[in-house]
Amino acid sequence: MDKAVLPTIEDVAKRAQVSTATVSRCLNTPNRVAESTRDKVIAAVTELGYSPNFGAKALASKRTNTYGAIIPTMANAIFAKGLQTFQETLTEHGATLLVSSSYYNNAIEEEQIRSMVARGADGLLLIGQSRSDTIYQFLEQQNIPVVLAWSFDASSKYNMVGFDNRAASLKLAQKAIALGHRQFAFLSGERENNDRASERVKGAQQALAAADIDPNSMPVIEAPYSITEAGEAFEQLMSSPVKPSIVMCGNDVQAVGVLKKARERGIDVPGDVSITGFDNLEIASVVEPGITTVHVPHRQMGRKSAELLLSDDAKAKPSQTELQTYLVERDSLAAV
Amino acid sequence: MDKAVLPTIEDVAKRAQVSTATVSRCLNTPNRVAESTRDKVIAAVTELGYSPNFGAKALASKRTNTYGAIIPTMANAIFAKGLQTFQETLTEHGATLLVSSSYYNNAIEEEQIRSMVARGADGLLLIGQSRSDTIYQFLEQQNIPVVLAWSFDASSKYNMVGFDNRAASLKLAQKAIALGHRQFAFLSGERENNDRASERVKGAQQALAAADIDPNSMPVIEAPYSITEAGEAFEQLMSSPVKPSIVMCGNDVQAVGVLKKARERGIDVPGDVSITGFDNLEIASVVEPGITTVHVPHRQMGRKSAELLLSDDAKAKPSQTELQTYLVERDSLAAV
DNA sequence: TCTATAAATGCAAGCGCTTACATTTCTCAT
DNA sequence: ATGAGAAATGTAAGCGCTTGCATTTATAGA
Repeated sequence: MDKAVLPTIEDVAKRAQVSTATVSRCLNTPNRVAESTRDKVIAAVTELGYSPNFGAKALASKRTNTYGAIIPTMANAIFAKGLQTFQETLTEHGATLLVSSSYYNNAIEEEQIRSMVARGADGLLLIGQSRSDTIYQFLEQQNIPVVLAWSFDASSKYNMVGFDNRAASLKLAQKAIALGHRQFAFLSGERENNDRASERVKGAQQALAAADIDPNSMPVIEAPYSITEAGEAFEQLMSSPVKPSIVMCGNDVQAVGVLKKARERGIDVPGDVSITGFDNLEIASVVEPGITTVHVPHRQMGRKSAELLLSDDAKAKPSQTELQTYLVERDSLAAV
Repeated sequence: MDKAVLPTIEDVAKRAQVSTATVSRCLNTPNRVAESTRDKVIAAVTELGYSPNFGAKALASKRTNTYGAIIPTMANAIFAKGLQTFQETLTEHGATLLVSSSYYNNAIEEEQIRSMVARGADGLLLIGQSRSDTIYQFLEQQNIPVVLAWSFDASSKYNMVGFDNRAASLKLAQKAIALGHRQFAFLSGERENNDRASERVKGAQQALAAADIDPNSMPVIEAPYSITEAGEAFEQLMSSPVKPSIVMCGNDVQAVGVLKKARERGIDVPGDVSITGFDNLEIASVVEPGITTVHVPHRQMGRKSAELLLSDDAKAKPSQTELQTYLVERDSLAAV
């Protein structure tokens, strides 16, 4: 059994006794059509259950009304939530979302970008800003509007909707310093090709420097954003001769992993060691003690990004929107 | 500045000194083309940076190589993870993923289904099986392959890749009964149009009945899958004259919400009340005490669903794949 | 060398829609 | 009533690709 043959615009035209052009206008620019005609056409459309053929429409109009999002992984709640809002906003405007994930891998991301462009995406949502020049060139040459999210750089030549990872991390570190911490350790996500991760480390280093603490006294260790692997990294950190009084983590998932491992090892948090997270995921609020973290406006980023892409401004002059973060103080960070 | 004019198949044909037909074959069915010609064509393709126009291809071939997934929400880790694997599998096979979410709302889902079909999706991933006849008819009439996931029904006339929600819940309840629990309460997700949720409740009821406990002695209260709202529902449950010794929750998020509220209210878990979850999300493993729950093979479901959709079997005779769940015993469930 | 057959390639007709341009039909001030 | 201009509608030329069929070229058995 073959795919049923669907009614075409011509069928509708015949039934409504108008030309296909009128049907098309009726569907796309209704106000350019007389009301009486419009009614006839609408009636024919409903009776026939007509719905325009996507390929034909894309071919003829050179637009797909489809937008792509390439994120590191949907398995991380922060991207999932942002994506959710992004999609909601697209849907509100009648557009559709194409998704794929890059696993924090630039080469894969590049491939996905090309594939989405080939698939006719009218615009792209990308995470962060570190990627090769060639792919940026490609994007420019194809003239595909792009918005970079989750990072912020006022001097970027691209659309950005994000926040200052470094400043947020700096604020968090300052808070810890104010509480008397001097011996820091940083459990970061992998920093290669991940500007968010590296900025967060830099923020902490900057805070230390500003407080006359040698930034190099803070060991930085990298681990994937996973509970188990963060736990292992934590053990490594704690086995060093000079133990940190605080472990700052690249995100909440890592912080929770650290907390869990600490509990297993009988290390009291925050009594023996303080922990901080990043992102303010739900998970940070339900563990005991709650994780002190930075709230990141994921949903806002998703929405704003979509709006930007949908507006025509995206193609015109790029705009940079900085969103605000704030500290969420819970009990995993305490005075030393 | 306009979208740069891209090379077409004709440009490639000219450059390679062959016909467009040959170029097309070279790209789609390379083994039907002599190797020497193939080389020329490939060379031309690379030199020109050619990539076939999506709309034209879709129009001419009546296939988009694009699959749609409509899930309740990406903000719930269980769907996000399944979706992630689903997408991975599609990508491995060169296909692309279209995503949208229905917020557990049938009317919205219907709209999304229609929209995806209109967008030329070659197949659809849908969650659960409760939806209107009209939309099923629509799907059949359009002859779009569909796989229903997260539920299982061996007698379904559609492709299914899922697990037996009822049986899993039943097993969990039996475990509790064996531990001496007699006074149950069930905090369910909203059951309307959600077969997974209702099956889970039924499983528990069935276990009670089998143990000669009146199923009606178990209050069932519904709440959204959110930590806060689950907490509120829990208070309501605990304010009843006859207090439950165990609260079974529709999923882990609710279980965690309950746990959190219990902690706030000084109710000991599992001392004063036991709690169970469902899904085995990470969140269930990091709280204290860990939540006893049911492991659900989300990733497997995502992968199997994609494979099924990509195979030609999906259109032929529908197949039902039942995946296994298992109990994950932690400390939130204890003897009464 | 000559045919019969298979393999490789080319030709050209669509696929279903949009849109520039041409034509017809209204509107309304005169 | 009339004509100019605006509004509504129609005509038809693509958009870039696939694919059935026709044609050419290669292969190999006699």
